Amino acid sequence: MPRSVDVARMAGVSQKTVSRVFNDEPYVSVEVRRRVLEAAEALGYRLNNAARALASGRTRSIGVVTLGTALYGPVSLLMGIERAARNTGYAIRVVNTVEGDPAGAAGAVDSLLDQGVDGIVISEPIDEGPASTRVDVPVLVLGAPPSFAAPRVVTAGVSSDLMARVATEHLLDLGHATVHHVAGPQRWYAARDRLEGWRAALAARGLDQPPVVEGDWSAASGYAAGRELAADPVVTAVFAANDDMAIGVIRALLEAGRRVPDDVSVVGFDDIPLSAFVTPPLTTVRQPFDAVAEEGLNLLVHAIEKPEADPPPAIDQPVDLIVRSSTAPPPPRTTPARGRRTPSSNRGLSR
Amino acid sequence: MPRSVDVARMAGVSQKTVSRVFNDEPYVSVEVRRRVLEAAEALGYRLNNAARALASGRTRSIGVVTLGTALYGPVSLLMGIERAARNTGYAIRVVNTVEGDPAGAAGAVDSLLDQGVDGIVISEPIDEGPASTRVDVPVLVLGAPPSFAAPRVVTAGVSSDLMARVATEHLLDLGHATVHHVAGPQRWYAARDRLEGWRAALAARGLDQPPVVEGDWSAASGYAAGRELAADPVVTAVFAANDDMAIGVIRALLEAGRRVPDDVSVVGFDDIPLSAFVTPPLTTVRQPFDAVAEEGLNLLVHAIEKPEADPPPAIDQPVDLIVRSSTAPPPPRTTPARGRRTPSSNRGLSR
DNA sequence: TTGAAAGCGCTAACAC
DNA sequence: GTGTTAGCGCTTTCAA
Repeated sequence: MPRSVDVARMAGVSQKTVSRVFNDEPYVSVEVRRRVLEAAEALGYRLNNAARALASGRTRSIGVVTLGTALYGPVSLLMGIERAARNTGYAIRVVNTVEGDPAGAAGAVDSLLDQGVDGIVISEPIDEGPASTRVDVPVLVLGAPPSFAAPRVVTAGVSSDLMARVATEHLLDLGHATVHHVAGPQRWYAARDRLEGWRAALAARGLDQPPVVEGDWSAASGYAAGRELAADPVVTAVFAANDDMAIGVIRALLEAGRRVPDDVSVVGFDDIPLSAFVTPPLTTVRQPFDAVAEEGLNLLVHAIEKPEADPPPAIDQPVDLIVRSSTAPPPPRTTPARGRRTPSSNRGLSR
Repeated sequence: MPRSVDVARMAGVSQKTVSRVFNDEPYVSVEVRRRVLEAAEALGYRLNNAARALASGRTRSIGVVTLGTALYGPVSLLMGIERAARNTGYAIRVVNTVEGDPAGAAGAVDSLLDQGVDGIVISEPIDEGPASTRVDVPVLVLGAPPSFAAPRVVTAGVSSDLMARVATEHLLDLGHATVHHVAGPQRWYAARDRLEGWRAALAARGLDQPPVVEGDWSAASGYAAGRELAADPVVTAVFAANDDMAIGVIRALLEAGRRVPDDVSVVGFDDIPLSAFVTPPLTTVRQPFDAVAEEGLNLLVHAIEKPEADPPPAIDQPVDLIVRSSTAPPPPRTTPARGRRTPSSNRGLSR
């Protein structure tokens, strides 16, 4: 493998000048730059990153801790982060955490730190209690409160709770007496936020909070929840914490002979590409994953490169309720269940 | 940041001994090892990877070129690779290629080479003509013919064509006169293989090959294809190259008043987690993504670490047709279209 | 079993 | 604009 001295020799310049050219530093004449580039090309030279990292103390790479799943949300964020990182010249190193892994996210962060990264992204974190490892690089937490022991922690993400509230209100506005919720696993902040938003929407209208069914984001868990819900004639509207579970719920409802949306309305969350094509097409809330990933990554890069400066202002990401055909007014016969509005402050499943 | 000399000083040994301990090298007494580990712990020492890479010439990392999409197949492979890599002690660096990107996969490979990786995985490659960059590390190509200019190329992947054939035969066995195919983008090897398998199944029974509709893997493209197909009363069986497109096809069929599976049967490919919960539950072919990723990665690591040795034998991954409710015998009235078996060798859309 | 010396290929700081 | 001199923190080689 050719080294920069080889290029320097061939171009008739010093090694440092080669370094200058490859780092886009100023003070290199056009002519010299051309000669260097030519020599490098001829030799098939590439900058050695390990040496560069060792000398500069920076790796120009960002570690991402993600879930080892193919779930649409986390995956979309990961892809968005990769794209944004590429635009800023950072490389991406990925480590998965498996749920239930003894080491957990801390183990993943640790292995990233071992590899050497300039910053860390924790995507869709779950609550694991206090973080154990000391982290000495900036951290971006996507979709969770900034509770991390690091020199610099930034967050990005939409307010899931607000979006959940919009979804619930859509159902309420349609005339449903109440809305049932199929929640995500409550160790996830995202799941908690959605539950909170749902609860808030209900509370704002003085409505009682029906029991919550908790799933694990999978369609299978939604299906299981749907079977429970289908058995209860009071249920006319369901808000599921993601589209997969919503689809599972619908399937269970259909199998139980409850029509969607005629008998029961269902709203999902995420707007996965499939949601427009399932039967019935799903009313859902669109998450701006790409925008969130990009904003977050820019924040992180800012924290890495300008540690002293103030972070850029947060951008308000758009909240979109996509109304399709899985929601409708409640069936007329459901009246017995109506009007039950006990102004209570039931706080069972609280964060 | 503490360095290995600091640990050495504190433990009262030489720096080299610290290095020995952290590399699990032999010839370190138990007592010394303990002292070193203790000192390291106390100091919060971590091995500096850049220095290690520079000195050893190996990065212990593997680069993965993947699509920037949330498509289930590619994502599952990526996750599987990450897991397998972690088990072998390699770190993962990810670079996306966006379809239509001018640089293409070559650009991605290039940036990986710049970063410095010991091996490269190309997941679900598309045909871009001859590869431009010279690659000097082993390459694993997942799901494509090994046509790459690298010192060592290994491949893994199931025979999509065989699986496509099984899917098509399932439909034929049900009594359908022929099977239509909604293909994936033909630049993808995976898409070509499936088309080939479908064609082979048809040819084996002396059947004519109906026109192919090409999609882009998305449910939306499946929907578009489905509208075309729905307009043709001859169509009673459709094999889509992935589940997303199959779901789009079903939606279009349903909207056109064609029942599934009563009027038209549809088979998908991949067995995405949702496919069991859409309506009707999808008959599909299960791809063993995890097994493929793991086998491939082991092959790659072998090629990295034992360049001279023979590669381990290929493992036959299981092919599973998952029969659910989107397939059934053809409706009785379709008879006019039956019995059309012109033994021809139509080779329109051939590779 | 352990240690000493010599780089790995680059960037940083400064001189010219 | 360009070159010189030191390291960055490890692994390698060889010696003890």
